Amino acid sequence: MTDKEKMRLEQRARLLKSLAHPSRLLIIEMLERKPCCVGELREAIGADITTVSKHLAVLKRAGLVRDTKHGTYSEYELLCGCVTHFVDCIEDGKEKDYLERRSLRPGE
Amino acid sequence: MTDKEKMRLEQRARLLKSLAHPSRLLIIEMLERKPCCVGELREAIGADITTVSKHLAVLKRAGLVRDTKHGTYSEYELLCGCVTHFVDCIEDGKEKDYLERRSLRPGE
DNA sequence: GACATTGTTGGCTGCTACGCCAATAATACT
DNA sequence: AGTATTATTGGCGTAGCAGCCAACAATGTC
Repeated sequence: MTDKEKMRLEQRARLLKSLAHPSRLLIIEMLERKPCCVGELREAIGADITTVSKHLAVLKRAGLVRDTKHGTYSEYELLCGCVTHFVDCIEDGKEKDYLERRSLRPGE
Repeated sequence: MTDKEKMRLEQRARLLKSLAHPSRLLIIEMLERKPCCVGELREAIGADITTVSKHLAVLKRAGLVRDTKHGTYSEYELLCGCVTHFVDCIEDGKEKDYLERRSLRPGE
């Protein structure tokens, strides 16, 4: 494996890791509906606001959200529209795709 | 948030976590081409075979792969066809989707 | 200016993940 | 039977992550 390949995989793993937390998934789903400030997200998540702020920092570092200041508020908005949809696809597809691919190899 | 909602998010997070490692992503990509035994994967990854075996156990627990014994070999195959595609979309989409959604709100 | 509101950052603790080694299991080969 | 091959499991040390508290920064309100 080349260094470039390795870096590509590491980059992808970082992206997925940034999504791989229940609170961050909830944040993403809420931001898919509309931009939110930290307090709104905190309320939905039910954790300390510092924790939520750090989750948002993770998503920001991954390039998935961005924030804009409005007075004392920070409004966060999503930069990627296809996150939830594709997790749906993986979940739905696990069995279905397997069966489809089996049916393409009737010799087995 | 209901308990059911919470469990759904935790389940999704577990799924994403199982993908969020460079070696496991490489495994997925190799299995998208063809089923492989542990030794083949080990060679591509360049880690100890016990490490690879444990990565495969993670993917198996997540329901993404399954194994079949052939003599002393374990052949692993993918149970989900849309994994890599999913990450492609997120990576490609981060900027594009953002611009598209901006263009739908010309009032800003 | 003093105080309240909203967020962020640093620090600490506890938990989990990762990677290797050693040991074991299961099968193939002679 | 004895040895080799392939893979899995348990254990250990290390590293990174999550969550809370305390402290701080920035803005708005009186």
